[in-house]
Amino acid sequence: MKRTRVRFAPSPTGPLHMGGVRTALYNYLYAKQHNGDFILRIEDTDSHRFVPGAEKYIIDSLRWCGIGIDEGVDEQGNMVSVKSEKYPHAPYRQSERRAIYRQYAEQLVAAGWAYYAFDSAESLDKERAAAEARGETFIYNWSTRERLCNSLTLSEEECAIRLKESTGWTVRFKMPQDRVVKMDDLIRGHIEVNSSTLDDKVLWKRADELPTYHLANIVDDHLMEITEVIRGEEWLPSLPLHYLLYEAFGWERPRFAHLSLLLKPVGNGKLSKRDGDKLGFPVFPMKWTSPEGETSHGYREDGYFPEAFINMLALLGWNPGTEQELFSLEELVKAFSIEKVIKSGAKFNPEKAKWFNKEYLRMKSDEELAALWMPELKEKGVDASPQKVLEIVGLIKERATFVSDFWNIAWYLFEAPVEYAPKDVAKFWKPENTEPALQACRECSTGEELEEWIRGRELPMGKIMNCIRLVLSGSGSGLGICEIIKYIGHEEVLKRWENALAVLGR
RNA sequence: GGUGGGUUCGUAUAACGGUUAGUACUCAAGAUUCUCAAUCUUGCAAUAUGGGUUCGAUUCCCGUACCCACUACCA
Repeated sequence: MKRTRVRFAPSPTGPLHMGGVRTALYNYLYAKQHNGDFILRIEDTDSHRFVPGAEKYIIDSLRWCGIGIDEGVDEQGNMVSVKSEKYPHAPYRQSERRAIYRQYAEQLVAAGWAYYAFDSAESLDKERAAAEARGETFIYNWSTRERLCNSLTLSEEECAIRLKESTGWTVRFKMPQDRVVKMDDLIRGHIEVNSSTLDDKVLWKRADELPTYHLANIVDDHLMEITEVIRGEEWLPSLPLHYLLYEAFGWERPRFAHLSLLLKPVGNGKLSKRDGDKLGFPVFPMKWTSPEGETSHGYREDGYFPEAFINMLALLGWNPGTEQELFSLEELVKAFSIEKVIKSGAKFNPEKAKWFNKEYLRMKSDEELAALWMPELKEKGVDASPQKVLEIVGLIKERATFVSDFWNIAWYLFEAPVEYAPKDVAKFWKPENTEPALQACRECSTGEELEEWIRGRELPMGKIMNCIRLVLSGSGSGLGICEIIKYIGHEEVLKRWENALAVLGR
């Protein structure tokens, strides 16, 4: 039995989007479930779209999510460039592997599976325009290659000259005519495509003398002994080409699984950065600042716990068939199964993401949450004992979705209100409430006594309590009076009454 | 246009060819508490469509519609 090895192979063209994180996660879960390796490979064969910082962002994001990388990245979080016992497949950045690919391209030409093409960009543009004028689409394959400029139509001598002297050449795959390619996908089942509809894909680019994705991908997956390729649905149309490439090389191919896309919450189409900005939710795991200085929100900075983010993502397009929704990463590893991944695209629901965070927040210990909240309290200049903060956290955590909600929920336990919500003032600031409320607060030092006092006099509990709440918190809604008094103390209660009376009058 | 993929409540999803089509989020109502939140209960709400196959179809087959991807010397 071969050791399971899967890879996540992003292109460093920008920040990793949450759909990419999901692909990485599914790869990771699959690997761990089969006691295999999860490999990170950077596919940077497009020198024009390279974005500085993107690679580091990808690695940091996976780390934040808890997705451990077995191969490709060292302990310091750098891509490994040098072969060693631990990293026998290094380097893991395709730009550093450029020397490897050329021979494979030539091997295919020699075997008749590929050919050199010399057509200029301009002449191909012309072909496209001409086809369009006829209402057709230009396709470079069996139907046109015999009248175009390539090693199939030119004499050997001429080819030799062009290969040496011309401004450049590409290698194209010679897509067979009328062959039914039979494929299997772990998620989608059996798929067949007739090769006549496919084109002679460029395998070697003249522009930057690098292989295209198709060649580099197949070569690396083979060299790195990848057993399962789990990738986005956008690759499904190139699966026949990839099958044929494995056949051309005579290599055993890995098994494939194509994941559906993440769709935008409203309307049609796939989730994009714009949707996040428009609807106010992050589409990236962490905050990203582009080289131009433009920033985008991240789940991390927006207060999401990585466990919640991962859990939410895992269930977007997969479910265990049970009613369990909350999973730790370890539980996900156990429960995951690639066959149960949903075929159709999943619309992302920001509300559900928040719900997951809320669930994880309440599972956290008070100690952990207090520690997370402390920096904000310090920044606000709050002077509170750690013990008090701890108790308050325990009191309010069930009301919050994020740690950043804490302050809004409990600020009046730390400082007195200076203004009072007009709506609630109109409702509760009436002499028949304020007089007994004030008297009660003067006579009782705890919430429990207060309750007794009101009850003993058969006064309307709701009205009096809300009146007191208005004085203590500035509004008619919030924590229980008993709790508030417990944390601020009797003296502070009386101080807040003084202020209320001064501001609102009697 | 061509090729491929997809289609169950608003969203995510469940349902050996036989269920009253289940669950979660959202929303609404009620209960509860001094308010709010939380909690509990209840409710709203779906098999895209037309044909087959079958005793019986959400499930299998074909057509249609709609959605998505791909159709670059991008990945």
